[in-house]
Amino acid sequence: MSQLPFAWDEIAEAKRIRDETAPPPNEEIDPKLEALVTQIIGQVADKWTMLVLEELEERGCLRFTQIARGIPDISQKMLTQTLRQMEREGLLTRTVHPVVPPHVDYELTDLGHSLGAAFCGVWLWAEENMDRIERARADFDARAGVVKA
Amino acid sequence: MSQLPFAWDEIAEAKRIRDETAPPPNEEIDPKLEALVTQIIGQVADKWTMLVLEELEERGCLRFTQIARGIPDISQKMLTQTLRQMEREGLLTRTVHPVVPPHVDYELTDLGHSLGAAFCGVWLWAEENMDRIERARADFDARAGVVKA
DNA sequence: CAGGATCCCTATCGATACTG
DNA sequence: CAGTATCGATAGGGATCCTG
Repeated sequence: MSQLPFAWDEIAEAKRIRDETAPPPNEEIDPKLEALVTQIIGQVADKWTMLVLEELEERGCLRFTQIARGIPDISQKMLTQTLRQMEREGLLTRTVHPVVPPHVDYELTDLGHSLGAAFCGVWLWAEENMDRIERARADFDARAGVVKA
Repeated sequence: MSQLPFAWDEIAEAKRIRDETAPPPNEEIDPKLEALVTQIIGQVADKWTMLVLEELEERGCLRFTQIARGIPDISQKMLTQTLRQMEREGLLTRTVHPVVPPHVDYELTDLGHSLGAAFCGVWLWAEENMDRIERARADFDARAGVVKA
């Protein structure tokens, strides 16, 4: 067991040379654009963003506490932060009414609504395939469990 | 400046009572289902998952290092982890060829491809609205900057 | 080649307290 | 009501080294 069955280093070296001489794989996508898209999706697909989006999509124009009550597990910190970010990206408008009991309400912009529509596909996919995924997970875990046991 | 202009506590109290007596907002969505969907989307919308999905969607059946080379910024740790998770959820298959230089390749399942299709909508949305978002961000930051300055 | 194990750091998030 | 500020825990993720 103390002998190496194969010269791994030589493989690595050969691979390295091949990689250097090989032409780069066709990069059809502008990396900068891809980075932006990735970043946008990353933010947009955020757990809280999705829930806020859903809430405003279903119930229209809401105040801070109304949204908070619709998403029980969110802390005010995360809600504030999420709303700011969504406002920054133009997904919703924040309107402050200068009255003595402060009154602020939030409403989706066209952009926000369009995002909701785009996300609908993923949402439906998740709903439709939920049990398939659960089964896949159970299978995987069962196999892993057998190996460990 | 030392006097409170309004009795905030009374407002809070009135609101609290109103909330308790008000009927609960119509909860059309099964919260358990929503939690699952949220979780699935949360995992699926992960940065690396998306990139791996895209890579396999475009280039078909790939080996570990081929994927790694297609996603330059990923660490092997994250790649391994992402692949395991995707395998666990049934998005891809992992095939080990028992040869001396280890050879493992990954390929999307039907489920994986269907997810790619579902995500297409969001991807297109992000592409189409990228500049709108960038402008919105710039505007927001400009306004914020003015306030601070 | 494909990946496991380890260390370590930072970004994130929740809870709490305070304010206009 | 609608936030801001601060602190502490913790998990995500990178860098590095090691192995079959």
